[in-house]
Amino acid sequence: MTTPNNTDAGETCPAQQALKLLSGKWKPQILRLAEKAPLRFNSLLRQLEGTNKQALSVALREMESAELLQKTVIQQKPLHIEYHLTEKGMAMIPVLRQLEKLT
Amino acid sequence: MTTPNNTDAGETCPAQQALKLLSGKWKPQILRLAEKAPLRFNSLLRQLEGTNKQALSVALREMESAELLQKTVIQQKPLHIEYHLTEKGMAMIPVLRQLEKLT
DNA sequence: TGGGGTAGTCATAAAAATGTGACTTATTGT
DNA sequence: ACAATAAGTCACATTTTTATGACTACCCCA
Repeated sequence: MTTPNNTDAGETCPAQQALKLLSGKWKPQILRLAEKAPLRFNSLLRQLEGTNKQALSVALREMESAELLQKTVIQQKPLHIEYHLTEKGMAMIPVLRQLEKLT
Repeated sequence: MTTPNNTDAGETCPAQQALKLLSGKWKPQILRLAEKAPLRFNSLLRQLEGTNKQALSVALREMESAELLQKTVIQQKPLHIEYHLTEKGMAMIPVLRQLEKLT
């Protein structure tokens, strides 16, 4: 008996892409914070201790282009930027919750 | 108006740990294959194209110590090793499925 | 006019994840 | 006895991620 060489082989797992959207040191945390309120750059920088501009910048940019977050310039009083969850971003939340259960 | 400095700050997100269990190039695929049948090392090596012994060895070891897989020596005819899903591993499957939906 | 806030970029460095290829140990089929 | 299969390990190279610190540009307030 040699090892059976299954034929249904190596297509990449479809969950893998979605998993990438959540990969990285800060993304899950950012998502959870975004659930509660729109995010602002410097605020995040203070909230997530141990992070830095670069890390955040990268995470936010990636999450934006993954359509988890929407970036908006707020044309008001103290002109600033807000990131808020998209539909897709919100859809991620229950998945995170499920994951929490099986820690 | 300065950025509000929310106080509920930087505890790490609880989903993050579970996310780590699935992180890595091969783990999701391994999990899906494990769902169908018990796994064998050399078989995986052939099924997952693009992989290598090292990668697989690391992935399997980590998944074993994360208690997603159980390693067993099969004391039979052609003496070999099988990895099969644990309860916890099985619990991961529905999460993967959910993730797939929002790709 | 100067200091502080907001939102970044850039070059670089350090650390972690992945890949390559040679080598090992034990078992089995011929 | 010999070659092949199974399941790895080990040293090393390459790639990807993450961190550091300096710097930019704009607005706002006194």
